[in-house]
Amino acid sequence: MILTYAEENYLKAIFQLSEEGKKGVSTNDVSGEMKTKPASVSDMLRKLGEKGVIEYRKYYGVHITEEGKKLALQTIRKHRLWEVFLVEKLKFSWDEVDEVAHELEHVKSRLLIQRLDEYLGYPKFDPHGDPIPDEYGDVRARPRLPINELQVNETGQIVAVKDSSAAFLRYLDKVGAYIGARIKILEKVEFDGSVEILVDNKKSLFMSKEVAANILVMQ
Amino acid sequence: MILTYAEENYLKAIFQLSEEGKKGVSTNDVSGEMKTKPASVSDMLRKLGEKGVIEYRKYYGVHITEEGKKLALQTIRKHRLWEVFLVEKLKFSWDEVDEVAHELEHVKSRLLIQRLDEYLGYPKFDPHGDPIPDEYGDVRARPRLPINELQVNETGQIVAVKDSSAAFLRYLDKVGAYIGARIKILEKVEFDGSVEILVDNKKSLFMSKEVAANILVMQ
DNA sequence: AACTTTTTTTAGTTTCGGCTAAACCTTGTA
DNA sequence: TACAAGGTTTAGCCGAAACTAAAAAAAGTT
Repeated sequence: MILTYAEENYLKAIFQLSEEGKKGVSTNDVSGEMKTKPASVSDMLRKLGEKGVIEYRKYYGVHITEEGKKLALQTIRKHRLWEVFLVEKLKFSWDEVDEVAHELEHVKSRLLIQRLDEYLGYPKFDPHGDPIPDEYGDVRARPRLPINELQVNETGQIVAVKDSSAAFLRYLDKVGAYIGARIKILEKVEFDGSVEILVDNKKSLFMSKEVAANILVMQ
Repeated sequence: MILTYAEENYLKAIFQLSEEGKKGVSTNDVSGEMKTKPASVSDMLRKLGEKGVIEYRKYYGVHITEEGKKLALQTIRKHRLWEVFLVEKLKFSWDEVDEVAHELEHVKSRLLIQRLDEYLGYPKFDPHGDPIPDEYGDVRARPRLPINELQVNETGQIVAVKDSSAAFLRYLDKVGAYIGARIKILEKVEFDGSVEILVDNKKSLFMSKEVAANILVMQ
């Protein structure tokens, strides 16, 4: 199945939304994600339905099909490989990569992606800690949980963030948290859920529950 | 001036055609280069004219303006930097890069190109030996001439090819000629203009005038 | 159950970049 | 100079992907 540039973007958004909630995805959900009007989304859903990459029941949202999942994962794979390239080779920072990777992910060349993967040393995770699907769409996710679910004295390694908005990433950079940092919970404030953590055994850092819930660690 | 993807392609083609002949470029010329119908070209020329990147006089072809030249050179710069990346880092061969670079060249990010340039070590020439314009569109071309204009016993270094079709590049690869190879003219056949050359002081190679005229050397 | 609000779809436009068919210039030749 | 041939433009159409406005369906509320 060959998708246009726009269709590819919609499908990726639908896939990601359906991963979040494990439920059907509504027209409005997609509209919000894609920053297009609901009317435009309806049209696109009809088209994607006709192409068989989603199941579309009018007024009841969509479910992605197996074929659609495969295709979306291909796009995600490309996106994340380019992110690794931008950060590791071209010295982009976390918060600069998404926009550029979003354009690069649509370049159509199987060979290009194979060679890029090889060149980068077959990375398994992107700079935000998200797993990179293999050529066949298989993903090996690591078990991860948000910092606010750790107990005092528990340790972990930061592997991903939920909210990867540029603003949040810049904040993390500023306070010295980064993917790969080893942390330990020093204290949890019952009242508001805020936590104090130790980063890399040297720097202590205080964060609100909201921030803590956005940072995922692997133990 | 912001150009669409298609406009960028047309402008680049017009620039390259006008470099070849040093004359005005006709609608049919562009049509041939872009593989679109002349009617579509007329339309596009009108639009590019309105945007001020070319001077368009109906029925008399186009001349590129200074602004247009700048923009076209930006695109060419991106294309050639990506070609270097594909060949040097991802181990693509000459004849595979053009199509992929053609897609990559449209990715819009000033930072990306700056960083790529830096990462590649500020290359001055692409894998076909064509010069890479700098950020401001300045090109330092080297004086070069086709092999068939060399005399017997003259030497040179292959720096570029005129016809960079995949077929021709594969042919060169096969016979062992490559960008950077040092050559010496062993013999010229008056009758048909064919030549025999020595490659890298070890391999003798016989080529027709047509082939010789397509290979450019620097002395 | 009826009505209001929200969500979603349909219908009709717009812009972009292609196309064909037909009209229109320019040019070369008799 | 007249006219044929070839190159170029215009007019009109199409598909993609966005939009707005209005209609329709679903969900929530009294």
